[in-house]
Amino acid sequence: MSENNPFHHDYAFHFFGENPSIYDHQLPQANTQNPHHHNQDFDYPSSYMSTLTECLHGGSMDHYNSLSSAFCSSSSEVVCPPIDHQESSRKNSADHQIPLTPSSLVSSSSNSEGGGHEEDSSKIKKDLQEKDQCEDEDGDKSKKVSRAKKKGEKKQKEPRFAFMTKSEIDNLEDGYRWRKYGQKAVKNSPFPRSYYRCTSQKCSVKKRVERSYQDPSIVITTYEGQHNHHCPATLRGNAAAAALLSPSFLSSQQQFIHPHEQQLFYNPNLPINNSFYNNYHQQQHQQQVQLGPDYQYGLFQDMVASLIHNREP
DNA sequence: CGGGTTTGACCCGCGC
DNA sequence: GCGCGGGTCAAACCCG
Repeated sequence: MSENNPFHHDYAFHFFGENPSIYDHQLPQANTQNPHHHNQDFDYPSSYMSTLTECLHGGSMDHYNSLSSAFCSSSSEVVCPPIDHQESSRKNSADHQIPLTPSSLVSSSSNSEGGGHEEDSSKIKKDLQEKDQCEDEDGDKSKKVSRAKKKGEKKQKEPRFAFMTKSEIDNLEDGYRWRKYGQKAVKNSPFPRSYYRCTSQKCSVKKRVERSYQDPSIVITTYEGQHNHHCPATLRGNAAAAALLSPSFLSSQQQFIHPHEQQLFYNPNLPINNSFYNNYHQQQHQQQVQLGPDYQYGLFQDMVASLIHNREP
């Protein structure tokens, strides 16, 4: 089985297993947005969410890079998994042939250096569209939008990274405020994909949320872009370090991931291949049996430690 | 009334 | 060029 397992390398991780030691801070309040959220008092993995929030927060690519290096410290290059026939969509067809270097693991574009000056392509398009609508009013109204595009102007992709979460909740709270702007049916899946944009002005971060059709308990969340503002639900500071050094500090913040949710990290550049993830789950189970319950925790510790180590002062 | 969601239509890129 | 599928828009609707 292991020889068939495309997850031979660690480019996906369980952030959280069942080890309770990482949930050692109590939080009084759970998700307030989602009515389906569990009602009980849970411990929350604040350290994870701080790290995630830190990585989501813009200002520099360091967070992405550090996360990337944290996840890839053991292998400099990763072999891509075979593509499921059903999933042989054209999407990302170019991406999944790229060797997965640490930088490619979390970033699908090298041209968005996180300078913050780069405008979202959709915004550009919208601006152009508005211009067009002003300039030539003749347009037939059947065509709602006439998205002009400059010649040779390539659509620039924001850096992306994604998480798989074992959760009943679709839209996992991450501390930012999101506005849903679309929903689409996903091919070969009974579950739709939802599109969200950060509600903060000037922030072009988007996220997609969908559920795995083969394992409906898994939610796949893909973030695109970097926030250019602070997380409205967290205090600022060196949260990643504080997460390890001062759990009590972080316990005062709202943190949002259900402790029983298992987090995977996967490369959003790859097509979602469910047999591939199923194999990974099986492998994880085997490893847990062999290595014991601390195994997943160890991965998480390594990740956070690496994050702190790689962090710019 | 403001902000968020829903949903059908449209745009766009890509493979054939 | 055509068709498919993903991504986005925006009017209508909902809700506090």
